[in-house]
Amino acid sequence: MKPATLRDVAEAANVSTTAVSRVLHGGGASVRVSEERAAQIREAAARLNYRVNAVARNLRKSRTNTIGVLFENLKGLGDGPLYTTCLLDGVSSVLFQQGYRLSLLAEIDHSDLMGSLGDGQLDGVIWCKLARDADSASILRDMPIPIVAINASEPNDDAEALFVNCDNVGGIHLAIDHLIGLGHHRIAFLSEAEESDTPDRISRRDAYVSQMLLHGLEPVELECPWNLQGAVAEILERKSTAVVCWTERLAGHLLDSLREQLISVPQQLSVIGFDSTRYCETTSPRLTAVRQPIREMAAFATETLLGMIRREDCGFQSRIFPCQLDVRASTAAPEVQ
Amino acid sequence: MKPATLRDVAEAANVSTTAVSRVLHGGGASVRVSEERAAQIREAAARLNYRVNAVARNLRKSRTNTIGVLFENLKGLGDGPLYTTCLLDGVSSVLFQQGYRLSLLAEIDHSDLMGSLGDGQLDGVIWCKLARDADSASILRDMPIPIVAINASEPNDDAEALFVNCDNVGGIHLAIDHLIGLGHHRIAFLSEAEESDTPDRISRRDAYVSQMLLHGLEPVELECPWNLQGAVAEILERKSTAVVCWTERLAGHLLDSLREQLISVPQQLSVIGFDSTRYCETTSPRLTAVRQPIREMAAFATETLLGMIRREDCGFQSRIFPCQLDVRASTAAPEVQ
DNA sequence: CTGAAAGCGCTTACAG
DNA sequence: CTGAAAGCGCTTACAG
Repeated sequence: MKPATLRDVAEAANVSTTAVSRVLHGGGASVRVSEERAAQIREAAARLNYRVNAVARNLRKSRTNTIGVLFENLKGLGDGPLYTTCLLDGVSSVLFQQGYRLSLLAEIDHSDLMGSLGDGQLDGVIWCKLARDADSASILRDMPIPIVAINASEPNDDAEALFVNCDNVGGIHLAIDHLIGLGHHRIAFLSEAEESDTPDRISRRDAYVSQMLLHGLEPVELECPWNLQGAVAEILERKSTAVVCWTERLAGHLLDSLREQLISVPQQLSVIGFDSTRYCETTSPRLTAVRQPIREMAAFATETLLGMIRREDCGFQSRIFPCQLDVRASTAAPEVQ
Repeated sequence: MKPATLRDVAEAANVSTTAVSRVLHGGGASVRVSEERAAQIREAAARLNYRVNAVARNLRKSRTNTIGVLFENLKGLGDGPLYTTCLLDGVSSVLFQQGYRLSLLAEIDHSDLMGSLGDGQLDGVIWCKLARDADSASILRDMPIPIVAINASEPNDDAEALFVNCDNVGGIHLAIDHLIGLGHHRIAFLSEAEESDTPDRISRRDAYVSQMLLHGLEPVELECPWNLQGAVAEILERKSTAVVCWTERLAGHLLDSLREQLISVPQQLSVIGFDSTRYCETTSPRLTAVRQPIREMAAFATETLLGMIRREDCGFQSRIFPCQLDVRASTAAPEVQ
């Protein structure tokens, strides 16, 4: 049985579709309907079990009240790191409260990104971990809807989109200064080879290198494959006493490996991660980590995006959120050698 | 600058919109277009930077290629439990691969659920933790699109929707039998007062009670508020040697509380959770838990839903997935008193 | 091989 | 206070 349309209601109530639309959906301020007729219309709508067809309305209004969220890497959502989850939480809290829908977008081949994002089904896009290559630059330029990027590459001057980032540089400085304050000198930086293009990874690593050099210390960059055994061996061989991992997830894996090899944390090795979600409370030992305010960043990005959609063109600005250091149990002064 | 429409392309190429639609989107098999004209059309489309408007197409076809996912409780997504995240992972893996979109739906007041789900923007719905009250029953009956429920109340005979559940009863039996096998007799069941209506909680608790009685043991049901201090006190007072928690998240909180009060697990108390995601690997000690195959269940539910949408009416059936017990470090034989 | 035309269900100036 | 009509951008029988 096909759902009733506006026309069905109009016929049942013996009025025009104009009147029905006015009464049921409240648009078209130029139209008046008497209370008597309005009652008839409401009665007919209820009797026919009428429900507006939002697709038709969207087409007519060129508005969908739907925001897309695009991750460069959505696979393995349930695999541990709470970053994605926190971000979704922040986005959805703002979105739902304002009556928008949230469409989760797959990692799509970039060639068709324009087709997927610009097909009229989305009023705006939140784009996470956007890599800044030529493709994405042209997409940002040609996209007919507003885009806000979270934790993308550092924006350049003629930014085509708005950027919401955490202060990767400041965060890494906090981590290194903490370790140096504890007495460490041999501090390594660990990241996955698979993630070498991720903007966050690049800026965190660069910040690590420059901060180490600033302190006159030798940077030791380690890139590991999924299997961490080799990385642990190299850490020991290099006689590092502390490791900064580019994410909390990687730090968690590292803790697992260290435990298997009976290397005690933080006595023999201090470990720091990045993000500091609740995940850090559940590792053993609990993980010292740089905290970025993911939920707040996501909520801010979403508010901004909604403002852009409503054309409140009142000077939206890219913004960098400061990080903090949450000191937990995985860092301590190095053992005296 | 407004995006180019099909009509713009047709005018630019001096052909009908029919021809353009046929060439660019491949529908309308009854129509033929010569290769020469097709080339002109493609050229014009590229030149005008034409992109199909999916909203218009959706209206015309009464299909959106979008699936809604509805959680009874989406708040606190990032708050620890990986259940929601795993489920999204399972749903999205199937959906994206088949070219569907995923719309995340807010917890909405039930009065407007029909309006939100049946507004034409969704081809189908995955409904999680659906409580079986009168409202939801009528919604299931009247909804114009197919629905698959995950971990909802046990389906009754005239099921209006398809149900995909884990075997809560069997899972709880595994947990209790494991504890009894270790020598426990005083086994408590812990759940949150706030969640008393959740279908899973009800069936797990019922299974606990009946299994305890079957073994001639006394069931001890504890309902705690967010603060677990009181629960811990009651566990000790009752001299329980083991606790089955209705979720892994609650078990994780319990472990935290126990650690604060210097009660050692599993020596003084054994703890079991339910779900067994990666979260259980990150608690201290690692959490023994009943595992339900969330990803697989979600993937199955999604495949089924897509089949129903495509009207492959070939006997879809509700299905119950068996659980397993993942024994980790939080359970052991009770200390001799 | 090709196009004119109807229609998906709604909203909104516009005219009475 | 009320309605006829155009149009959002597309697809698809149908007729030539």
